[in-house]
Amino acid sequence: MKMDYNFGEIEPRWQNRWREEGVYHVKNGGERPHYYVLDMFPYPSGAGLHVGHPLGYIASDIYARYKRLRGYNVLHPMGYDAYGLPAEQYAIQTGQHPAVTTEQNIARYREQLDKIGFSFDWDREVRTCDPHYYKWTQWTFIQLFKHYYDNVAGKALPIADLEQRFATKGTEGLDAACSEEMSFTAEEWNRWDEQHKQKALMNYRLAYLADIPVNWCAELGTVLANDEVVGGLSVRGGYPVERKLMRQWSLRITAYAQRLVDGLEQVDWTDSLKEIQRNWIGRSEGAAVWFPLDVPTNGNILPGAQAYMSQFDPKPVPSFEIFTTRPDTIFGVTFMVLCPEHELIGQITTPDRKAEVEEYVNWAKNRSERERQAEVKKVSGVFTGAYAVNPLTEEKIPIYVSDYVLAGYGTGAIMAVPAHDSRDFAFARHFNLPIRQVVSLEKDVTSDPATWSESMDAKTGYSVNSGFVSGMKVKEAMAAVIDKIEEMGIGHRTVNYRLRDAIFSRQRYWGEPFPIYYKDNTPYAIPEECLPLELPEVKEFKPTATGEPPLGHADYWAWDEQNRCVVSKSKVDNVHVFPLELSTMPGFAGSSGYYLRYMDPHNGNEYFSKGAVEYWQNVDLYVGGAEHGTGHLIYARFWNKFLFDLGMAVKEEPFQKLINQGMIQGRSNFVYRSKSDKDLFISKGLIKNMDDVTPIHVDINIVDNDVLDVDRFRAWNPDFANARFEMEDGKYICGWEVEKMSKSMFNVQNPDDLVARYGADTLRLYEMFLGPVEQAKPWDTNGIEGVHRFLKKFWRMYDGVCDAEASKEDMKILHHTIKKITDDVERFSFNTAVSTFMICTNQLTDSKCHSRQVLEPLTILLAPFAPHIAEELWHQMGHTTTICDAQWPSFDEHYLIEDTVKYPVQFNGKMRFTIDLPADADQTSALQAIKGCAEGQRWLDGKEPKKVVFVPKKIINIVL
RNA sequence: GCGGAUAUGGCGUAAUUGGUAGCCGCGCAAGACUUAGGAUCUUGUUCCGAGAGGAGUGGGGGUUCGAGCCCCCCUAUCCGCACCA
Repeated sequence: MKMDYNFGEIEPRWQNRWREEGVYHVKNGGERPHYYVLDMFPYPSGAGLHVGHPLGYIASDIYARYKRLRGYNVLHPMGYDAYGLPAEQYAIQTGQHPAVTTEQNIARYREQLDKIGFSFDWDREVRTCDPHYYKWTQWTFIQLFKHYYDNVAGKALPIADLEQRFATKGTEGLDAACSEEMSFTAEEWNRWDEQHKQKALMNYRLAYLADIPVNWCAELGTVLANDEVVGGLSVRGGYPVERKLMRQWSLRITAYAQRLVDGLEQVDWTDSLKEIQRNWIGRSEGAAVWFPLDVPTNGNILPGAQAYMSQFDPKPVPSFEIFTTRPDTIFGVTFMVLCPEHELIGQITTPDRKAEVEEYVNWAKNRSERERQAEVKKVSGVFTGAYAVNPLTEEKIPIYVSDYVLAGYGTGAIMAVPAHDSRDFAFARHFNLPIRQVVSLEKDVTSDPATWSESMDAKTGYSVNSGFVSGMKVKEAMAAVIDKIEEMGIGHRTVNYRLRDAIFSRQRYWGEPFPIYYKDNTPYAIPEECLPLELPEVKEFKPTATGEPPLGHADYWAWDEQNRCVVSKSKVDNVHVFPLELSTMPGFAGSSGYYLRYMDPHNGNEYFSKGAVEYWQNVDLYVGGAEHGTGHLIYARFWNKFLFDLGMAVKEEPFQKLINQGMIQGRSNFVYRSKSDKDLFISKGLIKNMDDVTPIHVDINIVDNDVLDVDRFRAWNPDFANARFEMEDGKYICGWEVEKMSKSMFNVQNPDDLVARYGADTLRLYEMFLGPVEQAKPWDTNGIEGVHRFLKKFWRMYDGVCDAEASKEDMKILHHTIKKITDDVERFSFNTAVSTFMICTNQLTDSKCHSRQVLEPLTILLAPFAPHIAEELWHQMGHTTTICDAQWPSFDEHYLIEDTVKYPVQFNGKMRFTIDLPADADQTSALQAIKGCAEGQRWLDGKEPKKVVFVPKKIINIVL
């Protein structure tokens, strides 16, 4: 009789041995096919891991181990996203250096991770705050700074090329991503001084410095990216955020908008996540149209628009550009709206309206983001007194200002079609402006818009009252109107994106320093050979008295251009020594390219070698939370596309397949204290009226299967020392609710406790058993006993291992299990895989002696899921090499064929069957099989089938 | 408002992808072995009904010999975006 399943002894023993023997170290290259399994690396917070964190890691570990058993060379690394706000906030409060707390937290994370038995190659660990790592973050930033996006080439090109182009041709023929359209000749360019040239180049750089409206969070003392702000509040901390114009570094991610949309076609992600990204990028097709102003010039009213516009280039005419996705509705325009920030407002407002307009613009500009968003439904605006001319109808239409038109999208000006846009409709109703129907669901059928309760926004139906497009379908009308506009030279087809450039400066300490210094207020990159530019020490982590970012406190923070090194700030003379940039990079900087660094993590000369990236290509499987859908996952794709343009990355998309593990919520337990007697606690089932009791959160660690450990409860909190209980059946039953997992609700489940109690293998299996990996679910420890019992049962099965040949029954069970587990793992259905193991052991344990022929393959199947127990049993069966080097068993179809016909159904003289057949069965052999089976059941009764409808793997519809 | 997803026993879930709904586990009930058990094992457990039997996958319709699965319309919950023209 062998020992009991002693996981407490087995697991550390194997973990040590795996580490000592370097079992999980991966080499680049070799004969075996490659596979890259990646987890989103964690931010090491002070709270340590809770059971939600390892969920994705366990899933990816299972897949990585599976792929390895399948003969792949698997890259499965782990590291830390170590820069971030919490460590810095903690530093401001305590003075503790963020590097120190980060180091401690990492040590704690590592300890917790190690206990779970992952197959990470820790030799490849990266940390974003490590100078050897952020050197390459800074390097990439410099490349972004030194490149521009050429729309003709469809890729990033060196800014030096652009300089050369400007010197020879000026901006002629240039189509590049930029902040604003520029137009100058070669002569002009060559006349300009250095500063002027630099200013022009800045307009095109992929990393650029500009005054832009940013999300300023006063409480955090920093700006935030759009994805870091939700509903006018910061994601971290929930502090109010305001719009503010600031000089900031940005990444011109908008240049890649179309490629970011297109790339989604090539990747294997869930539709919902692709949709989230598409929405975030917000591509919309439409038209840009110039509307001439109807203003007195030299005492005359402008002539009719059509005649006027056809004679001239649109720009010299007093006119303004709008963007619309509904060019077909241009005949329904009854007013125009400008955003309050529009530059034209000052020029066009008539003297009698001036005061009112100014008042409105001021009011609108000073509103906070939050106020504006909260009052979206409120209509506000003001008439400028000016008119525009509809270029197609030559009608005179009033121009309004309203904050429902946003400065940051399109051109900040719209043509309002109240009949077919709900916002224009609300505005028109509020100001009593005319509404004209130009689209109808049925041809030539119209109704009076005055009777409408809402606008007709759908892009379906037919154009009406619309001149030359009347009677056309909406889609046709759109094309026809754009054609006409282009022909008239007053507009063109265009595409707009909701995506904004990514603001890249943070007024914080704990982040990557920009490798940038300022000469004459113009930024220059420090030479690449001088990287990394290390984060300096500071006396304080707060902003300086003058409002500079924390790096303003650093003494040793100036750039000596000649000696190419960092020197004391006191030496700044703006001749040879210049001030360095004071802000740092945001969290997504370090996490945007880390997957590439894992391929070649110790390379001191380059980001990663060509050989390494050509070997690994890109991430085959990426596992992580969907909350990164509009942040990290967009930035990383952009980063990778840029490196692809530089010829460094070899695949345009970084993450081929992506699995979003669901969020684990907490399952809180409650005790119910009587309102009349503060020491009396009533078991849940005995409560007559919930109003008589106060529910109190109770630590889930002193509750088991909703049964309270009353002694530990009394000891838990001095307030409850004298607690008395009204029990049911001798137990105190707690209530429960699903809430966020948090310390304050006492519902945090620490994986260490579970490992100590049940072992890592049980924890791994149970986390998978809980439900589909992708699904959000509350953590519930009830039920962990079930999988633990399974492992004990599995262990016991090896008591009777023998060399005899397995029975046919056992072989059938084995091969069914191999097939099912293989299928389940391939489709990431780990919960059903665990069930399959349980079914298998339930069926096998009936026999007294288990053949090695069955147990060996079974052990290998279990190895990815429960590596410690599998390894132990593997060695007990006499193997001397690690089970990681075993070969995944394949199944024999011979054992899988069902020899019974299922579900015969009779109707109208036909008989329908379903039968399981081998995959390669053809119609003849299938017919043979079905006849054989059916005869046994006497369903065919000796008759020949007249017609058989054959479906591979099944036969249906046999006509007698 | 727009977009996406989900809905199955007391609970977590499963269903060979259109073929006997409820696998596996928890919980519960009964029993066995035990000085004892929060150990182990056996049996039962969708609901109603004593039973025969009937009902049943959020609700309503449809396609089909056959629907948890496909189509249409509701309802509820969760998530993402939100005055994006």
